[in-house]
Amino acid sequence: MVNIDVREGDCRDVLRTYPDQIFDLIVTSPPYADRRKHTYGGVSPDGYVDWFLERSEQFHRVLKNTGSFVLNIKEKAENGERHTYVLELIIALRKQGWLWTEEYIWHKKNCYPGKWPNRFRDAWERCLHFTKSRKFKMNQEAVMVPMGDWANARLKSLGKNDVVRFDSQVGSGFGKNIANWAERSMAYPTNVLHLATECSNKNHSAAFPQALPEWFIRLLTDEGDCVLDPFVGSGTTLQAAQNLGRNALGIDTLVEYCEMTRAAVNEAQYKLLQERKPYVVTNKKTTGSIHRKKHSGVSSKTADKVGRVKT
Amino acid sequence: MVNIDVREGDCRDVLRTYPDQIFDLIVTSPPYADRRKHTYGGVSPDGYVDWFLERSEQFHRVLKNTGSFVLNIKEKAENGERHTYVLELIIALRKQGWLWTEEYIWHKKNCYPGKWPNRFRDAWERCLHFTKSRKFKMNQEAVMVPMGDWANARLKSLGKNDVVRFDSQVGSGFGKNIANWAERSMAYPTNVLHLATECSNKNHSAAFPQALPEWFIRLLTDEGDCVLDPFVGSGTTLQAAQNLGRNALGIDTLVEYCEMTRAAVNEAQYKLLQERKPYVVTNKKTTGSIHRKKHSGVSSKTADKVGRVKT
DNA sequence: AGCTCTTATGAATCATTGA
DNA sequence: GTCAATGATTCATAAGAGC
Repeated sequence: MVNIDVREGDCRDVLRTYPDQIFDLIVTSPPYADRRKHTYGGVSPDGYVDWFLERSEQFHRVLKNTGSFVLNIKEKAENGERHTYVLELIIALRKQGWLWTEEYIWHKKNCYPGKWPNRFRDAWERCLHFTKSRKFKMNQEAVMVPMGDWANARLKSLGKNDVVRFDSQVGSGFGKNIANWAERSMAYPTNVLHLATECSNKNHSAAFPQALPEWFIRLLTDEGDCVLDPFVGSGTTLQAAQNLGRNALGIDTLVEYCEMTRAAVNEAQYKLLQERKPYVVTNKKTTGSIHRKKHSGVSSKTADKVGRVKT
Repeated sequence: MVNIDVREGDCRDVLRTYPDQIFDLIVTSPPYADRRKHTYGGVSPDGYVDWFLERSEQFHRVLKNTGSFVLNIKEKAENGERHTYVLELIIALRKQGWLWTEEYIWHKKNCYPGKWPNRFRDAWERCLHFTKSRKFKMNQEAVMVPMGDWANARLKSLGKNDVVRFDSQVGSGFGKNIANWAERSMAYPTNVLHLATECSNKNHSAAFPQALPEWFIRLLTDEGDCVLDPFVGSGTTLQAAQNLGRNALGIDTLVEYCEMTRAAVNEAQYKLLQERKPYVVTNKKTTGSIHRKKHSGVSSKTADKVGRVKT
């Protein structure tokens, strides 16, 4: 039984009520500085680092020593220049005790349009990977790409345009490479993720595609583990956790977002019941519902803390 | 006639002999910290920022106010963690007077193979774009790429029948229409560049594909402009500049690299002569050597400095 | 079921206007 | 002067409609 909980409030305060080292993964996309002013308070770029450190201190405490903290963020451009608060944040987080293990790039295939005299469209965001120790949980096999489909997946993930562009920019034959890929069966990915933003008909701004938290959850947790999103927003992370059979806690200051997240989580549960299927997601798995997965001894302890909505 | 010059020495010292504001673009891939220890001096990550600032101070001086400085760099991973010296360098360069205009991502489509327990293969590098002012030279049209639904857009705008009719007629207006379509079928790129690394048989450690400097040279200079690569290495930047009809100066501390670069540049010249073509590249232009550029009195001085290998 | 075509929609930036 | 609100610009994607 997977527990999904959503709590309202500032994650700094809410997390204080939680014990040490109970989460296996924190993956979140915080409100960017001066963005979403109408919904969130709007943290100024100047005070952003200090604002964040107060919260990441709690993140560090509640995260297991083998856990990971994945931070999706991108600095804004203003008055012709990029802000440096994200760079300063990385340096500050290291001083707080985090290890800056890796920086993944989320390549946004469909980025926002626009034209400016001094820059092109911004098509990427940072996914900063922090850990507490050099030995942490990482299931690289969980995100391997089947090779038979890899050529297709890669063509698909890059999009037709990129292939055309690639062909036009460099004369080399693309088909030759495809033949090479077909030989092997499975391949590890790189630290560049090609995902499109979700621009479906949602009534909120969730440009965070579910595939993104999904990827990190698969990579950095096992089934039955506990995932935290301290800025849960519309709940994309929690839905991903639920789909993958992980327990999850989401926190947000806004009531609307909390309710939206609860609704999305419940709807997913409802769908599962209605379909009477054992559990089907994008990467489907015919056997075994999440109920039958081992949770070792952790679940009993965390169930009290994390358990609210149950699936 | 384009002038390509290669000088041996530390760019900090060599550039001191050059006047102010003569280059339109500086694009380079410096020796990474602690890398290539056997070839370069081997700058430690700790001292990297200071080491770099001494040189970038000269870059700032010799760069025109409308010019750009593109820095291709990537921090190494060591002992399970990414170094922060590149982040610190960005912050330090801003303090030195540079504007951090943009960070482009070079997505290396075929990155170095390997497997590690705590990270995947590194498939991207930073291309940091610095400028001296908010108004700088940028030719966005020079790097436009085929649009997403290139074929569809074309057919959609005119209809399939019209295309067939045009094809059969081969009328005089055909080219004009093509031009119209081309305009509509081209889009501005994003700040993510998809380029494959060159696996050619060069015995140079940095696999810097020529398409990378080419892209920035096209974007940030006109023909006949002056390009500088203060860490020229095997000379990829200079070859790109030569191909595009830009004057260029390359500097390197190592004699071998300087000679390698000179050889590559001369070979390109030889090929052109052999083919008996007047000098054909994507964007051609016959006039404008660096000697005839107005340097407001300094030209006579710089001509001696820059002109060496001539094509 | 498969196509094609249409349409809405984004963690965007910059220039301009108005207070 | 500064600062906030509005407009202009622009394109990849997926959902929806139509066949």
